[in-house]
Amino acid sequence: MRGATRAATTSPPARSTYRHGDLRHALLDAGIALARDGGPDAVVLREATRRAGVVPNAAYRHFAGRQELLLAVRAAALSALASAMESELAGLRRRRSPGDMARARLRAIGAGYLRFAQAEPGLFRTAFTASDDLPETVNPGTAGNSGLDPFQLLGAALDGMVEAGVLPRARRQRAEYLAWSAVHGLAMLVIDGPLRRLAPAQRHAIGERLLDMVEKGL
Amino acid sequence: MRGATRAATTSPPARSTYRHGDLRHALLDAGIALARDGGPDAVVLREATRRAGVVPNAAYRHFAGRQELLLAVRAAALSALASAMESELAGLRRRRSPGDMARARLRAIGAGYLRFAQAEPGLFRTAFTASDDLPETVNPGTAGNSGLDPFQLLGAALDGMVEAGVLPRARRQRAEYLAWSAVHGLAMLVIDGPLRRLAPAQRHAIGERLLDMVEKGL
DNA sequence: CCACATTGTGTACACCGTCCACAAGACCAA
DNA sequence: TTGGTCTTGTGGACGGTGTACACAATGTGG
Repeated sequence: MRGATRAATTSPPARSTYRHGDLRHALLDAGIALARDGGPDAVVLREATRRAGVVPNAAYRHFAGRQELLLAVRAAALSALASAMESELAGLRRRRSPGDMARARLRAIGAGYLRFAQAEPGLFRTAFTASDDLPETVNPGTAGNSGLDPFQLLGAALDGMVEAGVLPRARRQRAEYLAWSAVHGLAMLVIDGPLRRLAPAQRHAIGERLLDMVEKGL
Repeated sequence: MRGATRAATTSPPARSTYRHGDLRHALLDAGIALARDGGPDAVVLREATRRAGVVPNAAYRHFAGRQELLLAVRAAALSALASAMESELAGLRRRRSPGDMARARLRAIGAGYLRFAQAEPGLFRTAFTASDDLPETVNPGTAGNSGLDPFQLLGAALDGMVEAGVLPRARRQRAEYLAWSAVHGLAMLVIDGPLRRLAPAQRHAIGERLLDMVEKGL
């Protein structure tokens, strides 16, 4: 959640010192702000340096190039998504049985995902942008407060369902991919697909229906 | 299916006449070729004109700008996707009952979608690229041979299931969004998500499992 | 045959990512 | 304190992009 909530320091501080002090951080924050409204394509190196009150080339002291800045922004976006999931989990009230609780946790993961996609579409698209040649290793800095990244949070919820006995162990393997597919696909439809202009209430309804499908079909 | 199969005329024909003859078409084909290997970001106006053997500004006689060229490419990609679905449907062998047949049709739609995403990832990503301010109206030229675009093909399959009595009419409404979500999400995971390096066999297996989930959970 | 509409050309601008040489300050040893 | 070296920001440049404007070459209808 580090960068995503930190507002873009809108004023280029017009520093007096030659050194900036924390340029890398400033560039990252600017990049996040750019991604927030405009998605991955909007995170432009020169604009980030402009906002940091620095000449374009200064960025190269802290990032190998635009791609690396984008990667850092991406990590921050994933981290923010993880936090959104965690906060949804935290807001969960207790259920009667452990099985119900485990199921509710899975739904909370999905709901947090959908909520984040709608609240921060720019960051969401940045988090899942398909850079043609991206290192697939999960970079550090993508986790939330719990130390788990979004995928791991989903996995943990599924593990909980197995433990509670509401998901047969035989169906556990790779189940995160099935659940993730459904929720991610709906998120795409909602933020810039045909479901874009659905009323919030209807949007929520179809989200719930999708989670029903996952729960029933997993 | 018009443009997607037409190979990029790799040789800039070095025309002798002042007029090109069919520049709009040539630009579109070049754009499709660019999208095929490189995705939406790779469809670059100047490069398209270069391949057409023409000066950059000539493009503006046929497209309002890069965005409009991209839109045309997108339509061609959607059309190719529709064709992939149709060919999957065509390859279907008859089933015992109308219910089984209707279910098999839905699966074929999904399988065609996944197959296309893997065979033509560049076009696939172009088809579903999130251009920040895209007119959401479904443009013409997105259909396959049947005259239906991908979404309509899916809708038709679901209608068939209702008719055959294997999908309760009460669950029909908006069901395409649920099914589409799941399949689209998996496609994303497969073409540039964590499932990228899965062996083809395993890829197919998880695809089938996802379709199971949809069928069961719808 | 000639005016006119269409379509491709030439030139220009602003913006982008990135490379190179250089300057300004920090920092450490003598 | 002095001086050297490392780090970090600056200045200038190059090739790439999209796009606007004026102009030239060609087709076309009267």
